[in-house]
Amino acid sequence: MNPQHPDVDQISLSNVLAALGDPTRLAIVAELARKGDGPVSCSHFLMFTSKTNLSYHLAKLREAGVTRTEVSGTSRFTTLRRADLDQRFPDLLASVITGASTADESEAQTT
Amino acid sequence: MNPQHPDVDQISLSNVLAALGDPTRLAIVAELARKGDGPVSCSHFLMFTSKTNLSYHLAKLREAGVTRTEVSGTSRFTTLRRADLDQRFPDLLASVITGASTADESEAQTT
DNA sequence: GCCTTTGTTCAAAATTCATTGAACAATTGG
DNA sequence: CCAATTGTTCAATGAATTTTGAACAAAGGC
Repeated sequence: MNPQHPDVDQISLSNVLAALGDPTRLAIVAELARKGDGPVSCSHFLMFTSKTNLSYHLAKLREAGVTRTEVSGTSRFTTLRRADLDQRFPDLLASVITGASTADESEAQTT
Repeated sequence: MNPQHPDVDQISLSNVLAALGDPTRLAIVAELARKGDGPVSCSHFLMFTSKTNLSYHLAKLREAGVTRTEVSGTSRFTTLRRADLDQRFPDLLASVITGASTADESEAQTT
């Protein structure tokens, strides 16, 4: 009934980094952190993209092990898997969130 | 004569994360760290992929601001831009390197 | 002057990713 | 029960990414 999540020890670093390496998903994670790690319902993130695309990005984060999704009625609440990520990759999430909140993400692209 | 590198304040978090979010590039960065942040010549990384593909991945790391490349004769030496990255995103690189070295990157993939 | 070493560039192919709209599913309020 | 709310799935498309091989370029050694 609830979506599937990888187990803590199946979370891979490159998957996590790839998940966070997308601007939309990084914004979602930063927003989650700003909201005290959640839970936050999907619709809240409509500020970033369309409903359909959001579903896609939230799935990516979930499958990478960055977030957890719990169904409640017609809504779904997303939380950051901070403890799990901290256990596996200490300091990573904190530094990413700090970086995302501090540096304004409107710099010139190298690509 | 030397390749181009982004300036410190043009380094963007999502670009860095995307650069590190590839297994080959993550391995290169971990190897650089293992070697004391470089300088390491390109050919050393042939342990990870082909010459041509290596050129591509090293360019990605360079363009994201993760590494610096300096030409010397017929060789090119790569170093980690640790100070620059630390200034911009404190603790990020360290946690990534620790994660890459600690957790063995042979876990099951969710995708 | 060559030939080797080291690495890049280019074009093509294969793969993966992101985005969209239409249709669907589940739950809940009236 | 009906309609609205919330979000997913599917198929299609366009866009980036990754990978490859062939050809090239720039030293340096002999």
